[in-house]
Order: sequence, then C-alpha cells, then structure tokens
Amino acid sequence: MRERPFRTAPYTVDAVLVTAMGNELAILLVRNSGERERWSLPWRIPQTDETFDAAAATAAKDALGESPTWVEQIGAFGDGKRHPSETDVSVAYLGLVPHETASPRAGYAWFQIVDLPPLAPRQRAMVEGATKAIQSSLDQAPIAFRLLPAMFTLSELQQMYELLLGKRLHKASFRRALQAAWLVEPMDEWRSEGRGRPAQLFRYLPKKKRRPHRGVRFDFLYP
Amino acid sequence: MRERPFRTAPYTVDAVLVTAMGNELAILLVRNSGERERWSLPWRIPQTDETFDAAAATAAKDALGESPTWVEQIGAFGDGKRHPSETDVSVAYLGLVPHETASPRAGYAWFQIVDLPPLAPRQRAMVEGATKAIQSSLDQAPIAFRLLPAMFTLSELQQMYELLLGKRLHKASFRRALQAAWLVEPMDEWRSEGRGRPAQLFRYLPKKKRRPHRGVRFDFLYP
DNA sequence: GACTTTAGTCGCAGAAAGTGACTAATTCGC
DNA sequence: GCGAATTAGTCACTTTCTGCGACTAAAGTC
Repeated sequence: MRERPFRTAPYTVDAVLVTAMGNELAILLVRNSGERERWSLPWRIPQTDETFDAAAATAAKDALGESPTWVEQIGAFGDGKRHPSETDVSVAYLGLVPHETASPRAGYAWFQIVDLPPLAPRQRAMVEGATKAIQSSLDQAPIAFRLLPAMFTLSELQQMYELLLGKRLHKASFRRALQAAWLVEPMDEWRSEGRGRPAQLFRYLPKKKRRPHRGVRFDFLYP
Repeated sequence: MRERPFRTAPYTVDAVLVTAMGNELAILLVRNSGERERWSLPWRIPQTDETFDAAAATAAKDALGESPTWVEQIGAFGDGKRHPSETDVSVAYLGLVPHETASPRAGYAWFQIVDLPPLAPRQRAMVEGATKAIQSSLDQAPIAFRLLPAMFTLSELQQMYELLLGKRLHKASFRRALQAAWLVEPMDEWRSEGRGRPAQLFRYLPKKKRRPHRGVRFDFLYP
C-alpha cells in the first residue's frame, strides 16, 4: 500500500467478462487509451452511493451494451500488485455472457483465455480468480447455461460442459444425469444444423419447477 | 458511499472466525469498547504494505493467540451498509479454528451462529457470506478437518460432517466413502472416551500421498 | 436410393451407495 | 467376576447409479 492522501474512492470495480468462443473460453479486454497494444480488464470507479454490483453491471454494459446473464463477485484484490488505475484495491467480478449476444463495442475485444496479452499483475490475478470461481461453482451454479443462449440443444450443452470440465463426456450418461437432475426442460422446437437429424431445443429449468433430486455429478468421462 | 476526503486507508479487513462448539458452529466476537453489550467481528485496518491475508491473520492472532488452521478471503463488502469503523469497504475473511486450541483473549467470546447478538449490517452480511462459503467449499476443501484437531477419531469426523451438512450420516457408508477418497490416514494410537471400545485416531492425509480417486460425495443420508 | 452425419435411446455389466445386522473392546453396576 | 450397556468398527445384501457399446431416427449428399 502506498502512503498518500486519497482524493477519490481508492478502489476500482473490475469485470472479468467471460464467454465461450469456439472451443475456448475468452475474456473481454479494452485497449488502453494512449498506449498502442496495451490491454486491460474493463474497470470503473464506483460513483457516490453506487454499489459494487451496480458498478460491475455498468462496466459490463459499457463494454457490450448488454448485461451479463450471470454476475458474481469473486473477491478483493490488492496486496501491493499494480493496477492501471493506481488504486490500492480492486473488487473483481465475474460476468458470464453467451457468445451470441456479445458484440463488443469499439475498443473492446475478446481474447482466448489461453492466449491473453500482458496484463497488469493485479488484473492477471483477477483473471485467475475468475477461472477458479468458474471451476469451483460449476456444479453449484448454472455456469454452463449462462454461457449459452436461452434455448440450446443438448449437444451444445454437452460441448459446453466438455469445454468447462476439460474432458469428453459420454452422450448417454450425460443425458441420463441431466434428466435425473431436472435441470432442463424440452421445448416444442427443433433446429436443423445442416446435415444430420434436427435437434430438439431445451431451456434451463427455473428452480421452482424442479422436483427433489440428488446433486448433479458430471463425472463420467470418456477413456 | 459517503463523500469526504480519506485520511487513512478507507477499508478494513474483518475476520469471521468459526469453530464447532458443542453441536453448533460458533463465531468469535469482540466487545465494543465503551458500549456495554455491543459486539462486532474482529477487524483491522491494514498497515502500509500489509497484505489482506496478513491483516486477517493478525486480527485472528490478536483474538486467539493462535493462527487459524484455514484462512480464505470471502469477498469485499460495502454497498452502503454500516460498519463500526465508518469505512466504506470491508474485506472479509473466513478463518477456521479447532475448538480445542481456541481460547479467546479478554474481551472476545464465542457465540453460536444461530444465536448471535445484533451486529452492524455489513458485519451480518459477512457472517452470512462466511456460512455460504463453508457450505459451498465443504466438498472441495478440507473444512471439516480444519475444525478438528490434527488427530481425531472417525466418529468425531462423522459428527463434524453431520453438523456441517445438517443431516445424519450412516456410519458404514461414511467410512466406505472416506476410504475411497483417501482423505485420512490411521495412526498407531487409540483413545478411550470413557465407556465403550477405544477409537483409533486418524489424521488428514496430506495431498501428495493420495492415490487418484473420484470426487467425494457425502450424499448418503439417513432416512 | 445408398451413404454420411448428427440426434437420441436401450440395455447390460460392473461399481457404488443405502442399510441393518453383526463382531469387538471397553466401562459400569452389582 | 460377570453380565449389561456403550461405543467402535465391519460385513453382506439390496438397490441404485455409471460406463459404455450398440442400436434406432431423421435429416442431407451424391
């Protein structure tokens, strides 16, 4: 922590906006004004009486024009690591965005998470925190569903889980577990993807309508 | 957020120190100086160049003379809710303490979590955040083990899980799952608890020595 | 119309979980 | 000293769940 008088709120709210692009997770970065090829997470200094959550939502909307489908605080970061804003503390948020509805505004761009440009140390820590948060709440929260559009095929859902878990799943087992967990509801619509039999569309089942069931465990992996 | 110049670091680090007392979880509070029956979480304003983690550890040591066996940040709290320190932001930490080694210093006392005295709104939010963090990482992190002394009997471990999960477990299933998960290692010691057959002591198995295994799921409940 | 491609289901074999009854080792009451 | 009570620990049976290959279904391609 540096010693100096604080003239404005001495912390930022930073958004780690995540989407699934191709077969990788991607994160939204914004080009630093002035510097040619320096990028950073979208961040914002909360206004008077603006909550953290609101500041994160605003940062996301500035970047994408849309609100994320899932927003979750992942912690406070500081501990001496540098940040573009020069503040001492940053509150980090994870935001999930379906790739379909996610067109970045000018100056913003998606970067695959495995191939990020250099970031300030504190922001790199926040990205790592976000990926950990995704991993750890994958079977507690509807992470996969929030990265998909409202309606999706079961194959799309399975691919999303395979991406997030980093392993292949067996089709029949995946669907059996899905049914047992009452996570999903069939629609009366089908979508034809060119070749092959058309797939039925499903949507995430709101909690209220669920029957009692056991915890989900997508553990079944392919050899 | 109030508008005013900040003269000191405008945030606190607050510790939610949790232990298992009897058959309930309990939290450590400190009596507010001056006020008769007002209590609050132990908190601390980090010194220059003191990390959050270090500040939380110091707050815990001031309270108990011991470091917690598990320390984990649970997020930043603020959003306009009041706090004894009058700062705008608090970074909350969860600390786990085995009840055996936890003798509070003067002015500090354990309160069962179901029966807390009134707290400032922001601190109440932090307590709720801590209980949520415990629930959600119960099967990812060795929460139960960090609330027990280094050596324990399997009955004690089972009781701890029953406390944390809020449901009864079946003895044979519990032990079978425990074995499959390689979480625990038998010692060459037994402890006689008065009446009944003496119980063998176990300890938490350091990660390195574990064999590959499937995710743990203590799901088996009694009727 | 045969072939390819993707969606979706069936059913078996083996693994794991739920459960009650059993054995083991100690203290307590008499 | 000895049986009852108490707690620890295991066994074996039944039910449920999982891994997985093989199957049927419905579209496009040539």
